[in-house]
Amino acid sequence: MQLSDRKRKILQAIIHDYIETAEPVGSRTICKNHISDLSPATIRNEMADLEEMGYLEQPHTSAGRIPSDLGYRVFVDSGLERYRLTIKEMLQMQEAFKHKMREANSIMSEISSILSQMTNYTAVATSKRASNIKIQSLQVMPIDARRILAMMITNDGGVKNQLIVTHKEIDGVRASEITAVLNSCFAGMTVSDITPEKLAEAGARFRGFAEIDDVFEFMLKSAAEIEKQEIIVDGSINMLSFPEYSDVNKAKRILEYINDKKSLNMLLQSPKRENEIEVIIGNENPLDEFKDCSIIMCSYNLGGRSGSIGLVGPRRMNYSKAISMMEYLKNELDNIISERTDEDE
Amino acid sequence: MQLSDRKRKILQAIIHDYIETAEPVGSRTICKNHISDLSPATIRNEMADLEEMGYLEQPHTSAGRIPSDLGYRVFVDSGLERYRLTIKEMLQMQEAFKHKMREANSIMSEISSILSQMTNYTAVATSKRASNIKIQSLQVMPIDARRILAMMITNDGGVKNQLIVTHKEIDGVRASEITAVLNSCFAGMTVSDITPEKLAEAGARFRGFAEIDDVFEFMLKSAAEIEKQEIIVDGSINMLSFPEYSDVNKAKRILEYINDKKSLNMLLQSPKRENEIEVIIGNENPLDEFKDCSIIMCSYNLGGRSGSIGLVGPRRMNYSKAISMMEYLKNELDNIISERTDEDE
DNA sequence: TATTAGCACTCATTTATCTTTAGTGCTAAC
DNA sequence: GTTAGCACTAAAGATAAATGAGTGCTAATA
Repeated sequence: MQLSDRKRKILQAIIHDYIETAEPVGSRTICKNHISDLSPATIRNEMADLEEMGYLEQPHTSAGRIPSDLGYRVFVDSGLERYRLTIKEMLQMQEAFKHKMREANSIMSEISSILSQMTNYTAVATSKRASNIKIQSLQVMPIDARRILAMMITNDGGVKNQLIVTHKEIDGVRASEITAVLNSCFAGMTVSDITPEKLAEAGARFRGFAEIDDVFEFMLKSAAEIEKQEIIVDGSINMLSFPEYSDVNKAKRILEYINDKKSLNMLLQSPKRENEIEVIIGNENPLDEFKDCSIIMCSYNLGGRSGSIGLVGPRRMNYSKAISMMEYLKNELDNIISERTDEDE
Repeated sequence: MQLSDRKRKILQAIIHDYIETAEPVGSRTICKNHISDLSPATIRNEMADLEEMGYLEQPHTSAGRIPSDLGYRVFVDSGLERYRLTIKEMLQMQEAFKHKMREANSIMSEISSILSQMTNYTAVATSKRASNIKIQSLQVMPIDARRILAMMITNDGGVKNQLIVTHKEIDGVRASEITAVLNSCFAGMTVSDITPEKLAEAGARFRGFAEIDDVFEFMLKSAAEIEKQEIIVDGSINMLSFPEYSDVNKAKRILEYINDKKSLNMLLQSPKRENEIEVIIGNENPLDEFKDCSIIMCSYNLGGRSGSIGLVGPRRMNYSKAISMMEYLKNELDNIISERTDEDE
């Protein structure tokens, strides 16, 4: 059976109401609120068809209908009318980009915060640095009589640092010497090339500098941190405002998964089309734990960092609004990127 | 009326059971589980006394008793028997201190994570740097043709950094020049002395360096960040496992407050005795929102940072365990501090 | 005099039953 | 093809009765 125009309209009406109320929608409600030129009986007939076609579900006889995953799917795919952002909303979003020079990671966490605040859903983001990051320079610098600061600067402009306590004083001259040797050994190396073996090899060149092991430990730790995926979660408490999670145990479970790096990673890792907004509905989800949720997600690539950002909400998400917001932010992001590239040329 | 030994025993029994079950405790239960040489009737009489004295409350006639704030208070103050940590627990805690060189802030967040995992309560911590932090040195360093890295190093070994896009290439020599001027202007200054006025004043000395304003902006931002109080929250979802918060709305409210920097700040700011463990029970709390909670807290002072760390749980918290854990961590922390100081001497 | 058995009483919780309500599907008329 | 009408269904709500965990008090007991 084909989806007639009328059927589509009814489906839309049901989805619209269900998104707002979280209650099954009955034929009379649709007649009153959306399609007053048809009688409830007619609408009922159409609804029965829609159910048979798999777009609707009925929690029990004598309840109204709720959309199925498939129902949401056609709703989303067949051009849902766009939510138009208010001026205020746009301004608010631009706020996140005010300090454009900021580190990519802090831009992403600001975006997440704004997205979650404005949609009332949960924003999640992964962020990983490019894999071929190199060591731009290493530095050792005296802070006071017994402490030196070790720094590792990467060619994406990242800085890692650590205080090291020394046994005897190391003055500026000595520190410069050590710095020079460090750079001659390691500058230009890929971060992933920093291994205990390589470090041990170079160790001999630092005779007389007792704390070199601490420096090496710092380098290893930093290298590991740089390669690690970071994860941002914002607004997870918003989940508690949906009647879907009025049961505390269910709420606890979903919050645990949302705050769990591993599952979040899996959730966000499937961008089929690079750089396009993707909508994942209910059971389309790779993780069972999120089968009651929908996700609007998109991959990004910004200042040496890449990853995905997503909005997680109940299945009856306000797709129109969530997608529009995501789209707007994505455009803003793209602007930054092209600006940055322009300046580079 | 005096608290006889028997009354104290009964009070303890009630608190013990109530901490476990969260249900009002009746006379028969106490007789069976704790004091089998007295009849329920006798225990009932004592309970009536204890209620009159303000140590117990009765949710309604025909319910057992629950401890009042005052009840918990005498329980906590009159030497509750200490929970003895298992070897495993001790090892787990020491894990947090493995990398002793770490930055104070990351030690605190590791401690928070371990505390919340082991107690199943919520760990919160504030962390503020000493107020008289000075600029040790400033640096500007070329990263590639169009980007320089600005760094600000403070005398507590902290590093702030930011990438700045430039219009024309700035080579190493030029960068060193700028660095030298920056240091002659600002090295040794207190962070709080960095004001727009001071910066504007110095601006003239950087003619020919178009991006000085970006550097100044970075300095202002960094100075502000350094002076800002940081807040760590870990395990707030644990709150959802207590029957006290089986109502989602109540749960949401407390989670919102727990994740709100302002209220957390107030919550943790009242250490009457520096460096001692303090127990705040229910309504003793400065904030109404937390009147159903108890807090075990303690101030700390580590590597140029100071603040408080606390454990938040329901009023019927396992005080014995929570206090012991906190005490253990506090000792470990003190060890680090003294080690560090030793090395300095 | 302190303890305890016994008992009437209270009130939240559970269970059972009935009622209401919001919805359906089907049939027959328009 | 549309709709009015009606019997039917199942959840949700209301009411009432039964249950049970606990109390306080009194009078008997050690």
